[in-house]
Amino acid sequence: MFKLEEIRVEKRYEALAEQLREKILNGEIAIGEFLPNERELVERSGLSRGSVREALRVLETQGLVSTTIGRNNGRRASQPDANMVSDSLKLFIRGSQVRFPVVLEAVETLEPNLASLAAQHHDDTDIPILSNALETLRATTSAKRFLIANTAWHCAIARATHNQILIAIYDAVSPGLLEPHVKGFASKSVRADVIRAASRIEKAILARDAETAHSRMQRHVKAYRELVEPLAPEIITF
Amino acid sequence: MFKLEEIRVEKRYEALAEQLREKILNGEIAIGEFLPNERELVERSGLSRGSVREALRVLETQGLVSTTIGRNNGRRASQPDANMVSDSLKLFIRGSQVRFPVVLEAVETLEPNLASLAAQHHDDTDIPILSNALETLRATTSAKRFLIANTAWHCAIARATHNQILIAIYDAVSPGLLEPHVKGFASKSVRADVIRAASRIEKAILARDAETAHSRMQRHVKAYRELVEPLAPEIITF
DNA sequence: TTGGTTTAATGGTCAGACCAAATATATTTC
DNA sequence: GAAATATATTTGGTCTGACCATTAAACCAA
Repeated sequence: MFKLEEIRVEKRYEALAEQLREKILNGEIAIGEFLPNERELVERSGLSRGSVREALRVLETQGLVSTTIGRNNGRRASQPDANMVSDSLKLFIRGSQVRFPVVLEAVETLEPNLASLAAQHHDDTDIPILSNALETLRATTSAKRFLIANTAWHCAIARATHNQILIAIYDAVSPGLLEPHVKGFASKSVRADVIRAASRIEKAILARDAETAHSRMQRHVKAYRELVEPLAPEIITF
Repeated sequence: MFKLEEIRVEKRYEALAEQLREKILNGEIAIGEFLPNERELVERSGLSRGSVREALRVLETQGLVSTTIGRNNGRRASQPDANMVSDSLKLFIRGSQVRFPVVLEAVETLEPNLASLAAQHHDDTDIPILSNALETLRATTSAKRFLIANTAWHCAIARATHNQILIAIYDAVSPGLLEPHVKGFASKSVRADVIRAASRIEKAILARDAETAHSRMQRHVKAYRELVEPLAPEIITF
């Protein structure tokens, strides 16, 4: 028996969205440039205003268009940023009811490599950022703020890799670490341990010692997982 | 001087979208369940049909709603799947004009860990899939098909990790490896090398030897990068 | 049974109006 | 002339109400 592809006709608003999307992605409409306003798109596309708006709404949801209203404003082409990736990953995680250990595993996989790449690729601009992040971590007393500062420190390392994809991925995943365990974690002794580990890791990164950074981070993350995993094995809520 | 957050008023369609999104994510509307039809949402929300449709369009773009038209059809709640994550990551990569080496670096970072996790977590259902993927790789002659089969093999490994997040990430990134270099790559000798490496890696995975799988994959991916990187240093087109 | 026809339900599209927000411009006030 | 204020204009946001297109169910006929 032969197989037939499902036939799917494109809706009008989809066709328009696709056309505009391509023009933005291939630069025909520059980032930051205004799109024609709705009424003009209506004229030029031959669609109704409702359909035009649905197309634009889709593009906005994809992060390709940003909207401001009022005279001399309107819709501009924009670059989908890492937050869009984060958002969709968050939706995926929430929607799939991904369990917390899965997030931990993903992070445990990524982090040591991030540390290693950060050691290799960081430049002068990253150094104060990393230092500040560590300093904030040291200075923070409240347990809740500590967790935030900790995440910020990890993100700073991700940034120092200068790999946009890995940065986006880490940004997307890391908030998942934050929420579920503001409870049992971050006792005073744990905080001291974390600060100690972070200092050693950062030292290796700044010394451009990729291997050491990798192994120290690996150890740190593993310890972290073993500490936190038992606390929150259940469904993640983000 | 104190700081004020920018004030941003929620649009009506946004409010509706948010409400429905929450109901879907927290299970009040079950996955697969029909939403009220547009006319009923109009009544119940007090919004116009246009606004209701924009809300639903947003949710559809986020993968939370799927639409079919016709009698006894309509809109159903659905789970945002890994493809949504992939899509947004692809948009991000295209939009940011991420260079090919960046993609390669991300993959080089991920792959060895995927192999390691696959060795640890694969179950009986994965074994035939992995075998088939490898067999296809062996059997393929055309260069183009070989690249596709190769990607499929890598994806099979990602699946065998059973980590939904890593799967989604890898699915998103891997197509970026495919497009740019259908040209110089995949000569006969290169294909033979790839097949040899893949066989050895898969053997380690099936033997649940995580360390060996990791190091073999690391070596393989590094060789791959050194081969391919010079060919396509420029902007990626996906 | 099989294949066509009708009917009803659902999303898709259109037209035209008015509202709300933000900027540009003209006017007033000092 | 400069600053404050009012007005006009442009842009997206929303509403109303109609009709089109697609699909599944119900019915009918060969």
